[in-house]
Amino acid sequence: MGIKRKTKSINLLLNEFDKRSEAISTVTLIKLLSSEINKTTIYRVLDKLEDDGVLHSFTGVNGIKWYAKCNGCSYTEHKDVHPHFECLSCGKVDCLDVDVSIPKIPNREVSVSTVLIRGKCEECIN
Amino acid sequence: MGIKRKTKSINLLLNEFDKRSEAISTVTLIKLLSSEINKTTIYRVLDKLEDDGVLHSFTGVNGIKWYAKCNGCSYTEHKDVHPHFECLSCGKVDCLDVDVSIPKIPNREVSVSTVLIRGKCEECIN
DNA sequence: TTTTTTAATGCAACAGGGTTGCAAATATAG
DNA sequence: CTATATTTGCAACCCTGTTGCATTAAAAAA
Repeated sequence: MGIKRKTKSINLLLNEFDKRSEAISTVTLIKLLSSEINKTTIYRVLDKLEDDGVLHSFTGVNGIKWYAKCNGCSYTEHKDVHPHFECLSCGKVDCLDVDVSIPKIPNREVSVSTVLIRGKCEECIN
Repeated sequence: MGIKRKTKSINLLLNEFDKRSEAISTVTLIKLLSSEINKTTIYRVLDKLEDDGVLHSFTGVNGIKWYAKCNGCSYTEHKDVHPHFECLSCGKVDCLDVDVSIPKIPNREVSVSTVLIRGKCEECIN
């Protein structure tokens, strides 16, 4: 288990994820919370929340890390796997509730697959 | 068109991609060629080769950029889209010649999708 | 409640990928 | 061969993310 004590930093971070349904980038979280939490702490707490199956992370095209809430994951099992959608107009990133089937690849053993879809989101499509 | 003159740097870089079929990361290219080309130049040439449809790029999980040769792309059209496979044992990354179909997503306009599969490659599976 | 233990935090300094501005070098058109 | 514009190298920089260590603060024990 990653997190052992409920602290102010953890509550502040979790609170941000409760406020919205989208994913949040580390950069955004640091901007939002820098007056209350040190950036090192932010990185460390996110790491532990991911370990615990509370959040999951993925890397955007520019190499920046994004976090979003997990559904039904735990410290032992991360089963909430899905594609992510990044809006090229407004920059919003969120989780998609669809299945992308990865074909069997001869002579290789697949353990994880990441699907990042980019385009225009609901609000920016018009 | 990105590249307008055939220079030593461009030839050295293209030569690396001709030597192997796998993708090469910027970090590796800089290591390989730093005695002959400045890293700034490496980044700039890769950028232009991508513009011209000679190479395509994608971002690994750790945020590092990888490049691989394109098949049948041009300055105007990048049509060579496929998943990439990153071996968790040896670190090798290559292009997969399979189709991953991205489902239609309601109310969104998809323009690009990136699929990164991780696991064990042919050589590391045993 | 107070003390003890140990996890969590802040800070400063650092690491590494990638970019910028500008002067010098060099490919190619004429 | 010269003129012009593209490329290059360099140094300094930006940005995301990490590390070591002393300090703070949860929660367990007394």
